[in-house]
Amino acid sequence: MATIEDVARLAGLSRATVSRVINNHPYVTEEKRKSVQQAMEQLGYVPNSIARQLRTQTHETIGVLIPRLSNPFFSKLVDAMENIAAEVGFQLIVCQTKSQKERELLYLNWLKTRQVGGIIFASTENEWDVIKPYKEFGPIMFCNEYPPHTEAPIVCLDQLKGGYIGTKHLLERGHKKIAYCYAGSQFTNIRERYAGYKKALDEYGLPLNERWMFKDAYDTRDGKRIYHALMQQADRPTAVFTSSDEVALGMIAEAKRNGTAVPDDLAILGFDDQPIAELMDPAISTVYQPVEQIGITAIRMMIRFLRNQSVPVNEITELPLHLVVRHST
Amino acid sequence: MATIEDVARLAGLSRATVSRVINNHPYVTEEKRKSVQQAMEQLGYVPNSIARQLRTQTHETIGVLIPRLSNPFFSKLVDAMENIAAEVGFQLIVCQTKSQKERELLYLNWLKTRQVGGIIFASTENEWDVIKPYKEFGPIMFCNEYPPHTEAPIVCLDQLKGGYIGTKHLLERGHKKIAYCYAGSQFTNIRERYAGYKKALDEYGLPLNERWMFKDAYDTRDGKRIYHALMQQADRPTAVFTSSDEVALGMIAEAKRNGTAVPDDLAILGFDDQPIAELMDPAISTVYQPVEQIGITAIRMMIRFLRNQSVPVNEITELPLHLVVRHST
DNA sequence: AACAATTCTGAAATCGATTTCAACTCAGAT
DNA sequence: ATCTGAGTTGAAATCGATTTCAGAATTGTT
Repeated sequence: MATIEDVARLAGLSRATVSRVINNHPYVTEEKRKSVQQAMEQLGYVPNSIARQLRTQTHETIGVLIPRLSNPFFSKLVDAMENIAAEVGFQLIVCQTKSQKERELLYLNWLKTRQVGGIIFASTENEWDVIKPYKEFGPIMFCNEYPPHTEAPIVCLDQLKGGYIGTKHLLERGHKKIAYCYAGSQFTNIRERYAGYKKALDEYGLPLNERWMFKDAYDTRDGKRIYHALMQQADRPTAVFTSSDEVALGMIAEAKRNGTAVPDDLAILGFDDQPIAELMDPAISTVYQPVEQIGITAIRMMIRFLRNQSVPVNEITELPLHLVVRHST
Repeated sequence: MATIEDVARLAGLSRATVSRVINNHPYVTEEKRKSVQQAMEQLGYVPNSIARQLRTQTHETIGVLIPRLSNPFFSKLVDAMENIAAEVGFQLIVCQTKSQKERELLYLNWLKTRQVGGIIFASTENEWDVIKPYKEFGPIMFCNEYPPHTEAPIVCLDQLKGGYIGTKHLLERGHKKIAYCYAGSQFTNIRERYAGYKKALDEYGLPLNERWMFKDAYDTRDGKRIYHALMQQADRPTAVFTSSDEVALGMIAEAKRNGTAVPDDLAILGFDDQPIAELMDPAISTVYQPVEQIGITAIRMMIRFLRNQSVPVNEITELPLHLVVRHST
């Protein structure tokens, strides 16, 4: 593997001059520039990015913290981020936290060891106070979820509105008993979505029923589980506001299998608007989330921080959601 | 950010001794070891992995080349790989090639720049001759797909068997006109699957009909497209061997929407056995692929190469597939 | 022709670790 | 008392780049 030293020797020049050519510095005569380029070509030389990173104290790797990659919401998010990162030569490192606090901290520590230059939390279980001390080791930002009192850049979705329009839609269809599913995460803007749900109920003068709240709703299996938990109740809801299209999917499949008509016996509202939502029978009504958009916005911001070695400002960027009405409600 | 120098100074010792403590070398008195550990603790010192990588010429980052992360097959694969990598402190870098040759080469170049220590191809468009020259810059291996004449470790699935058992199942159900979908990739073991399909037809003395071959079958949209292409034909197939559960999904959704009964009018076989396959109505018959298994096997092998700085041996590890019969066939 | 300003170049320092090598200490053997 | 060898330590070299600084070459100005 050729080094800058080899190139310098072959071109009969110093390492400094070769470095200047590589980095397009001025003050190199055309003649020597050519000669260096030829030597690089001849040796198949490519600068060693490790050495460069050490010397310049810069970074081109970004850690993205997500619960699991096989969750379509997050794989879509990372997909969008990677496209942008690749355009400018940055690398994305997958960090699956499994929604565990300790694993989040493990990956956060990679900032200290310089294994990543910056970190984007796409989900989080830790409180801000725990994360905050790591700020001095590199840019940290949040995309999608964030703990309360966060002092870091945030790119997120208007979950309050999401909860509100989803619930309102069900109310307008005449439902008065609306169950609500949520993922287990204690913080995050999911609480905002819940606030939107409450707000809509309030407007219709309806009370909140604790027995219709279902937690740990992540995937299709949870959907099935919740379907049964729900049907067992004496005072059954007539509609469910699920936490994701996967949950809605599992629920619908199980409902059909058990002879529960959707939406007549039970209306089911998804969340995300994944391709599959449109393909189900009945097609799933859902709340569209611009996943790619938040991913792109967040990664662009992070790249700007790393490029300029600038300190992140604590601004919050909120993108809108909208309702997609199909046939499951 | 504290460096080894700071620790040495605080402990009143040399950098060498501190390094010995960090790396658990023998020949350090217990007294000094304690004193170094205390200094590290006090300064919150963590070794800089960039500096370490430069000096030791080792790597702990692995690039995984996939077409797209939002394809569930690949997100599941990377998911499994990341779990293992994280256990031993290795980092996984997502490289989405979009099935483009140039992008594969772009990422392959990261071996030269030392942005990754090794590369796992989970899909590939380039011929082996094009990839081969990069072998000298770090371990390269294949997981799932591989070009012909590959001289590198391969972990894959018995696609020949997959094609065979899938087709045979349809034949046994009495189908004589079986369409076949495949992804566009020109090489890869997908050709093996096709060979299995042909083998089964051969055994039943049935000819191959070129008009029933559909390429570029990747996702649900392709499934819809192919459904229509297929129904337009005068001499229509009665069964389809799709290239993935997503394709089968799109096809089934479109069939139902157009009044085609599945499986009575058209039997549809998936591939992968994703969670969704079981949830569809009708539930999708499919060929189960042990995705996690090949991911785990491949990443373990790669970590071994990087740890021992050993040259990969060109062995091929083939894992079995099996049929899952549900209601779409 | 003398001087200043600009352009160009390389030696050496630097980033933060690991590793080599020489030297030094201290038992135990002769 | 001397020698040997194992244990222990630090100075200096090293990995492969970038950057500083000083000096040389060239150009422009009076």
